[in-house]
Amino acid sequence: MEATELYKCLADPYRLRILSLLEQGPLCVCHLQDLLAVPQVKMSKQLASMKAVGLIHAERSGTWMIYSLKNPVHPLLQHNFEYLRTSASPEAERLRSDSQQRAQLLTQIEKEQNPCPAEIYACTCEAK
Amino acid sequence: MEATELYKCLADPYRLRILSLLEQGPLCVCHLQDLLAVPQVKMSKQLASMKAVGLIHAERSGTWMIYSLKNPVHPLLQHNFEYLRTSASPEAERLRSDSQQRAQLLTQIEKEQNPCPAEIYACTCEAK
DNA sequence: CAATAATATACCCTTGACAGTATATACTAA
DNA sequence: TTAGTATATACTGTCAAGGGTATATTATTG
Repeated sequence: MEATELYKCLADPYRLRILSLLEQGPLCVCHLQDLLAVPQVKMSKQLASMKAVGLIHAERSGTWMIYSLKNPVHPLLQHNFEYLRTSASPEAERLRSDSQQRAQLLTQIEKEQNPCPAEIYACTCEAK
Repeated sequence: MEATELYKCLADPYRLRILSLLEQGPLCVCHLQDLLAVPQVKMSKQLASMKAVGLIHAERSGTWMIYSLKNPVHPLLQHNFEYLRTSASPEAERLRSDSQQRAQLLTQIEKEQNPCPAEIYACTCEAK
């Protein structure tokens, strides 16, 4: 995968946020929708485009599609998130806030015993 | 300057090459044209777009416009070039080859006593 | 001032990205 | 099989990016 393709993905705020979330672990489409507050179509299309360039990977589990960064994670991507995590820019702030919301969501899923991706995430995380 | 704006600049192969060249020192438009083998209009427009987002800086010297990275250089930009320099991708190869051609051009300018940007580069480099 | 060099801009056109609506697909459960 | 949930795709329209041609601008030189 070419660097310019990767940069194209990073060049959109939503894709940047999606990638940042996925770097912390797999997520299903519906949770990504919730976290970023975007309509389903939009999320699905953004994911499809990043899958098309081989940046992310989709795995079906029942009716859910679990997305994750493709292994091995592109070093340039990791490199950039390493920087963004330490950055004080508003965008970096937003990534951190996304990250917190993700954490909340995951604990909430555990509590509710929601059969949705609770186990799925667990299992995928093991695999990782 | 927002990160996504920077990524948009990096997302075009020509802009990536321009930025990579400018990171090594200022260049005038005509030399950038030669190095990347693009028509004048195209170069001028790409430079204008990057100047518009505050990534680069232009300074007139006679009929020449000398472009350079805006100081201080955006850390995210430096961060990315640090990586690209060590990368084995075809794009990174091209950046290295550009860099070599730039070096050749500069020594050639010195030899020819070409009044063009020989002195200008020298002077700009001192200032830096 | 006229001519020329280096660069920028205006204009037009084509293409691609993205949004929105509707519909299709894949799967599950009753 | 029918209904429902989660996700993907088809279709359409809009808009911005980018290329090309021509022309304008800015500065130099004679």
